[in-house]
Amino acid sequence: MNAERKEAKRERILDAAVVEIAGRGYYRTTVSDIAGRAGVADGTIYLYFKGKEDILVSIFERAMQRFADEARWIVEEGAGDPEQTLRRIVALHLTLLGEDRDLAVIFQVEFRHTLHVLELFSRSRIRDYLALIAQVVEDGKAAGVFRPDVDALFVAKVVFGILDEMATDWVLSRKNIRLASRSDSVSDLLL
Amino acid sequence: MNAERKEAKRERILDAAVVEIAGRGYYRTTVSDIAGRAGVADGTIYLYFKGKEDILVSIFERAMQRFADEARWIVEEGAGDPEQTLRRIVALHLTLLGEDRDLAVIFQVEFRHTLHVLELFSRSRIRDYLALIAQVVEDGKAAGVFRPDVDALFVAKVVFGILDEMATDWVLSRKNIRLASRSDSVSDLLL
DNA sequence: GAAAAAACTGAATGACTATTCATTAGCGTA
DNA sequence: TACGCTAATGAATAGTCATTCAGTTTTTTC
Repeated sequence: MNAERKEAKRERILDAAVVEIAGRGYYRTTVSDIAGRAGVADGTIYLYFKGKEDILVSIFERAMQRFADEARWIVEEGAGDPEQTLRRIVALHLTLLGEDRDLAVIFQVEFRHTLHVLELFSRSRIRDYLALIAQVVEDGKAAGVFRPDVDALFVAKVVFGILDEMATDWVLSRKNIRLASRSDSVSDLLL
Repeated sequence: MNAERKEAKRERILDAAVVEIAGRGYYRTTVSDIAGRAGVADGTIYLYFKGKEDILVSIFERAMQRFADEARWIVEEGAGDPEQTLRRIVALHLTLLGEDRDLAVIFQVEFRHTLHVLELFSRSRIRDYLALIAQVVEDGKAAGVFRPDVDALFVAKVVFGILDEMATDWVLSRKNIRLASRSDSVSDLLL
């Protein structure tokens, strides 16, 4: 089986896992549930992942990869206009989560929980993200867009906290508002 | 056994559960773990709680009760000075969580997860809390402390999001900063 | 197209743990 | 002190589920 097909099956298993775990939570989801939805036998899972926990880690990794790539691109591209950059990061954050409710559920609810297990690992990824936002704030201070007396990392945490609460609120409410529609309100409030 | 002693034992079990669950997470904590720490036999747990899940619900209920009582008192007492009231709610939120790290862990991490199970139930408690904050913001708008064009509930969510992220950050960092020390920074930023 | 290798299968295994319940201990009362 | 009642115990139960692996199917190689 060539690498391409193998990768495709791995993706299928991850996609199935996202749906199942979002629906029932990590601990209530069995490996059989995931295998069933992915259309493979239970044992096959173990040809692609070390174990159940590795599936969760892989979901995080895959999503974070996409997330980080886009964010970094925005920051690089937007050099010179910190306000616009921050607006675009806010929009990105809410759009990416708003596009896939299942993934959003896992991010807002499941990972929180399993941080117990993943702790250092996943928090460090989030720290990178926070540092990225802080960087933009620093640039903004230099450019005179933000007050010079604020602590950039503190502001980054505030920004992240707001985005995170918006996302959690969206995930837990039944409403069908588009999450990204909150984007401008958040940005306006911040700036 | 009189009602008083009975209540005391129930409390002891809850206290033990808070420590254990904060340490290993809900699903990794066995009923035996909790019983062991509380100094009772496994079976005794079931004389005080319907089952494992009921313990978690009870932790939430007990904490939320204390929380809500104090917050409502602040709001009632602080009528006429919305800014001060908001500052005190911010301080209360961070102080109560900052005083008991184990409880904070459960609130910031475990409940998120188990919201899957408790969903409507616990979210409604949080909605009450949000409504309380929104109320203060409304008063503030009337009193001219806040801009009249903001949506009070939206602001309440923002406030909650910031507090929540501060708490999560505190819980997950090893640092021994006192959580409540962030209180003024948050208030200043908000006001 | 046959042999070898790689993927896949799913029933069996083994470990774990929430809950139950027959038994014991404790305590107030007469 | 003996009786009855409540509380507590912890070993046994019953069920769940991650993981393994002997056997089967599919793919690749020559």
